[in-house]
Formats: sequence, structure tokens, C-alpha cells
Amino acid sequence: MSKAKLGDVAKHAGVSPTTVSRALNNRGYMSDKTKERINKAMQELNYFPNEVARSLHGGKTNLVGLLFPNVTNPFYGEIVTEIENALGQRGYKSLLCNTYNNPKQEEQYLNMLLANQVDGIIVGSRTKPSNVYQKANLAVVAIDRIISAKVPIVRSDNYAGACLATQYLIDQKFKRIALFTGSSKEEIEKGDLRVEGYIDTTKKHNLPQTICHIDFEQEDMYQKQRVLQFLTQNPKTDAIFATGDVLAGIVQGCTQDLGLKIAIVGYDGSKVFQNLCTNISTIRQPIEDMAKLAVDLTLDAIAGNFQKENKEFVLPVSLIKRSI
Amino acid sequence: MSKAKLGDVAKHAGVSPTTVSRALNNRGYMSDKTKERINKAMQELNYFPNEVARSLHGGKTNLVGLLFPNVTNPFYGEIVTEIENALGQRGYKSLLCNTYNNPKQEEQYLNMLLANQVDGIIVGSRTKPSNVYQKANLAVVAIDRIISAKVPIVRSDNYAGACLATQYLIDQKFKRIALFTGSSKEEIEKGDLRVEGYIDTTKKHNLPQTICHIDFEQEDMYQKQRVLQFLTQNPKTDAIFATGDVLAGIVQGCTQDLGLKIAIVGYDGSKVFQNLCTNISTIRQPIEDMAKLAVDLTLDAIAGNFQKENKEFVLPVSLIKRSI
DNA sequence: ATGAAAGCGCTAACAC
DNA sequence: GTGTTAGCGCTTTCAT
Repeated sequence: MSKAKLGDVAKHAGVSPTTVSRALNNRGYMSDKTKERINKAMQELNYFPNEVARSLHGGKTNLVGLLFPNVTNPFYGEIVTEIENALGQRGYKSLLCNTYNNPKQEEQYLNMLLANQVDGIIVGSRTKPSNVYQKANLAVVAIDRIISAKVPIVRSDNYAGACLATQYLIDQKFKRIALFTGSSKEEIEKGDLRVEGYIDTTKKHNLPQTICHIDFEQEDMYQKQRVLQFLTQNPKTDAIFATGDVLAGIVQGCTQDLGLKIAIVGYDGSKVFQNLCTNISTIRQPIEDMAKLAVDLTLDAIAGNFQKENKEFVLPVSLIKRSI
Repeated sequence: MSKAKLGDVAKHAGVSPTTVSRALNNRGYMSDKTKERINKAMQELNYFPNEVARSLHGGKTNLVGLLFPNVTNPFYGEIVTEIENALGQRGYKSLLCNTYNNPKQEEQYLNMLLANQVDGIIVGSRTKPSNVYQKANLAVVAIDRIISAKVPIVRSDNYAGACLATQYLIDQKFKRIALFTGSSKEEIEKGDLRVEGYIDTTKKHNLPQTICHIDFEQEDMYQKQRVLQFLTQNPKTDAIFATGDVLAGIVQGCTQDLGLKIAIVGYDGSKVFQNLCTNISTIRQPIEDMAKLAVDLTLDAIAGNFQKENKEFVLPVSLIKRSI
């Protein structure tokens, strides 16, 4: 037996499709008797409305696209989880898209999302701005990323966090603090607050700056080699600020391999990281708050309540200290 | 200017909607001139087809629901990532659903997915079987979970993996090997291959069995307390097999807090775990293979090519040895 | 309080 | 080769 549809329910209950629709949506008035009969018919036929048909008619899908590099990284895993939760609670569904920070991939996904009539998009992917975002008069919110003047940004206080991390290492009397980042030199020149926080803080204390760029697009093995190379070429390094926890973990593995005792501070502070790496200090982003805020902004925009001035929402970070 | 639709393109090109549709789908014949005119019109109007309308007509959404506890856990993060990749490459979209292993939540999601006319569902959530799966004549594939006789299962060789882990500890002369698991006693009684592997292997060597149940639904803090309690109550424990890597990480944190030197072997072996916990051995599941197989099976089922006999696909595991 | 009919955007017989 | 028409399942004026 195939799926029952609204018309079937109508026949079964001896009313018109219109009336069934009204019962379904609690719109308009109808006698309790009719209502009951319809409910009974729906039960008996095991009816549930076809959301695709509803979407086509209403021009609203209750679908939100989630564009993130991938949920392998615990930070993205946690923020995507929280976003999905918040969306689900408010009747929205999450279409997951792994962009791997690949601009071409991201653009394809974007077109796919538009074709699927999503009501909104939350972007945490870190590729260069695409003009596709402009075209659609769509609810778009970015996580820690500049897309265009019109797209609100939710992020943690990258600058303060980087200062906090660096200062923490300085307070422990470390003198040769290196920075490990996934950003390239070109990206940093365009502005990278975590890097700036590190530079400003080390400068303030007349300490040297040493930056190691790790290309996340490369294989794990290659990344490790790069780290090992850096560490052997800069043997006096006594502390490291890594701008992401996964990178911090990789770096720690390398220092262990080399038998080095180097203090490391990461960035992100996802719950899983805190559980898995109990000996790496980190800057914790308020992931849940960021997720909820991003969802609020998205749904506001969908409802047509656009934010006026405040385009950037910067949430506070905190330092999680760990021994070593 | 609002979104262009097929009819607009038709008018603009001076043809009928049918012809535009044909051009779009490369169906039937048409003069190159017409084709060109239509393509030009589509460009000028910035047209792209509305997938919702297509879905309504064709009865096919190219949507697959992903039911997993949540992608916070690196194992789920990685398998969901790989599934999304494999689906995306074959033109399918992923609807992410965090069930938190909550049966009620899972059932709600299931109904949502049915209402949204998904073509298939991949379930990695570990709650008790729901009868909703039966009703729908839908493509369903389970990851390491029994749903019903008809639903194929993709899993790693849990029994062999548990034996491998336990044997590895025994080979290192450990005598008091405890098992940490997220399963309750009741769940274990119904059959839990990782637990069975541990029990059989320790018994074979005349070693004692000690099982500590950790309730993942509880807060992190509570879980840790439970672990600490167990460790202080069982001070002679010299090695631990944890049936999941996140749990292994938590256990390791506790052993460090207590100043204990206990060997730990985990289970899962996600890439992120390997990077973050360089001193915990683990049993690696072939996550990418599992994801690809699950997607193949799902798409086969969608295409109507149901598997005949083989309902359970057991993939091999491997041991990743780490110092300590 | 209920029904008839048109339409959301696209596709597919079936004609010409 | 191309157009006409009906219909996917639902909602919504507009009547009654």
C-alpha cells in the first residue's frame, strides 16, 4: 500500500481536501465532529503530510545549509552539533556540506543549496568570499569569517584570545614563543587577529616572533614533517601558541617524538579536546553560545528582521590552564 | 527581481516550457539553434531549476538522512564526513540529525525524514529498534547496529578488535585488565561483541574480568567521577581496554590525575584521535571504507538493487600501537 | 462551517 | 522538433 495523501484522507472522512488541510493547520473553524472524523481518518490511513509539496506551495523549505570545512575537527563537530540542535528545536533541518575550504567545492554547494530553496545558510568555511552569496536574497550568517558587508559575523574574540595565550606563556617565563598557524603569509597580511594578538603581545615584551605556517590541505604526514622540521631548525623554541587545537595536538606529538619539553597553548577548547588532551592549555571559544547566536541571527533574517547596525558579534574567550 | 522560473526562460527564448525542460534534461531532440537560444536565456535570467518542484514531480528528493548520536565524537565526525563526501559525489544531499541516542528524539527525526521524502537513511544511532523503519519502504542502512532483519549492517569486526586489544595488553604481561564500556549490563546481556572479545580473551588466559560501565548520557564531570571511583576501588588494575576512544581519553586523564601508570587501549582510531592522543593505543576501524560501503548499499537500495543474502558486512580492524 | 478551483514550478504523455 | 495539457500533493482565495 502506498503512502496516503491528503485526498485519500478527505475521501475516507467524507469531506473535501480543503477541510483536511484546515484540520492539519488548525486554520479557520470547523465542527468538532468533522475534526474528529478527519483525525480518525488520518490515523487509520497512517497519514502524514508531504513536506515537499508544502514547500513548493509555500516557497519555504525550513532548510538551512551548513557550510563547514568538515566535522572531523572537534571544533567544527561541536559547533555543527550545537547549530543542528538549535535549528531542530525551532523546526529547521540541517543540510550538511563539507567544503574542505575548497572554493570550487564551496561554490558548487552554494548553488546546490540555492537550487534546493534553503531558507538560510550558516558558513564556517574559510575560503575567499564568493559572489554567489550576494545574488540570493537569502539569510546568511558567517562564523568567524568575512563574506560581505551585509553578512553578519559571529566569532570569538580572536585578538584577546591570542593575547591571553601568549601572555600566559610569557608569565611562565618562556622567552622563545613560536606561533603555529594554518594561515599562509598572504592570508595573514589580509588580517588575522590571532596572529596579530601573538605579535603584539610578544613585541610588547621585547620577545622575538617566529611563525610556522602549516598547510592543512596537505596530508597529516606532511604536516608533521613540517612541524618536525621547524622544531629542529628552531631548537631554542621553549613555548608554542597554536591557533587551533588539532594543530596543537599534532605539534605536541612532534615535540614528544623529539623528546622536547615545550609548553603549548591551543585555541578552540571543544569538550572533546579537553577530554582527550589533558595536558595542553587552550583558549576556549564559547561554542554553544556562538551556535545559538548564529541560529538566532539566521532565523531572524529568515523572518525578515534584519539586524540594523551591529554586524559583528564578538564573544568572549577564556583560558583553560593545564599542567605542563 | 525575483527568481526566474522555467516559464520565464521559455518566454524569453520564445519557446514552450516543455522545450526548456528538455534542454535542461537533455531529453529528446531539438535544433541546435533552439538549444542555444534557451541556454542564452537561462544565462541572462540567471536561471536555475527549482529542485523542490522537481522532487515533487519525480517523487525523488536525492536526500539521505544521517541519524547519529552527534558529530562531537571524532569517530562519528569522521564517518559522517566520509558519508557526506560519498553521497555528495553521487548527487545526494545529507540531512544531519543528532539523536543523542535518545529513542524519542530518534523517532521524531525519523518521522521528519519520512515527511521530507528522503530517499534513504543511514543510522548510526544506538537506540532500540523503532518500528517506524519497517513501515516505510525506504532504503535504510545501519552502522554497527541491529535494526531489523531487513536492514543491512555495516560494522567493523568488534569481536576480533576486542580480542586484539585484550591480547595486546596480555602480551605486555598485564594481569589486571579492566574493561570500560558505555554499554549497560542489560545491553551487554543482549550481546556486545567488544565485551565478549574482552571476556573470552581474558578467560582464555585465566585472568579476571572487571567491567566498569560509564553512562554517556551523563555529564562529563559525572563520568570522570565514576572512572575515578572505579580506579580507587580497583587499585590493582594495571591495564584498561576502553571500547571507545573518547572514553579512553577520559580514562587516561583520570589515571594521570591519580598519578597512576596504567596502559590503555581504545577503540575507533579516528584520524583526529590519532593526532591528539599520541600515547594511547587503539583499534582502528576502517572508517572510510565503512562510510563508502554504507553509501553504496544505500544507493543500491534506492535504485532497487537489494542485497540478497549478505546482510552483515564486517570490515577488518587493525591495532595501532603506541608507547606507554 | 465547508467546498470548488486555481496554482506553487516542473515534467511527461501525447499530439502535431 | 516543438507545443498542449495534465498532474505531482498541498494550500488558499473565494464562494456558498
